[in-house]
Amino acid sequence: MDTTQLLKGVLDLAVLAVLDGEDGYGYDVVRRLRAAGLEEVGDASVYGTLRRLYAAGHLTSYVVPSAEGPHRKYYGLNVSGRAQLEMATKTWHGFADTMAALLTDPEVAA
Amino acid sequence: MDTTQLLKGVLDLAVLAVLDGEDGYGYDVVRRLRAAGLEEVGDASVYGTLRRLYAAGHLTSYVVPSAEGPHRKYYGLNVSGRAQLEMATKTWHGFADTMAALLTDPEVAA
DNA sequence: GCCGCTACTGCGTTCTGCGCAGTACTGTGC
DNA sequence: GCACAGTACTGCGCAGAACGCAGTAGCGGC
Repeated sequence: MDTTQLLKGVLDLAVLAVLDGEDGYGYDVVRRLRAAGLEEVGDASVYGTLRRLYAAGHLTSYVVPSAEGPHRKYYGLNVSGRAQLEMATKTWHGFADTMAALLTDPEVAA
Repeated sequence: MDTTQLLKGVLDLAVLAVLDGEDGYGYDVVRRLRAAGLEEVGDASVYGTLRRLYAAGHLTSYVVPSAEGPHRKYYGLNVSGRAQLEMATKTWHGFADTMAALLTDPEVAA
């Protein structure tokens, strides 16, 4: 089954959640997301999301050289990012609850 | 808050859920979805989804004249539609569970 | 006759995830 | 010393889906 469309709008939240508590670089975030169950997420999507969140002012960024390959561009949540994470989490829960209600009891809408 | 992106891929499921048990026409499906909590859903999105699901062979369709306005194009689930509903429901639950785990315990991915 | 509600269609826009190609650095095996 | 695999990021164009808006059309009330 294709979860591509389900990810829309949620990848932001997933990336913010993964970066909460511990900074990470793109390649690493991809691995963390896949390990968490989002196995079909494309790397380009994650890099794009990181850049978008950074452009929106939710992330800080700093480059760290690596001994095992090219430099790594680390990202971390700032105040705005943490606020965004909290807000998006609430929105998600509200949305998920609505969907759960709709699926278990469609008569609410009849 | 903008739930537009969250709806992606889920509107199919929501529409199928609403039509499960009782047939409905577009304008009515919009009202039912809004009543269920998806208040920001656009009418064009619902009509588009109905057409898409119909084109995919998941819905039956029949026109009923109305005394209070133009004719109504009713849609109902067929066998394929019910199968689709079941499958999409499972996919959704799996996805929602993954997200819930990620949000409550990001360390699963650390 | 016009307005407002019901009901559906079609078109163009926007957002965002994806695939793929390209760049570049490191370590391994031949 | 060179091809190759793994790591790490960028850029480009595409596709799917929700949306806004305009248009069409039937109905009833003032």
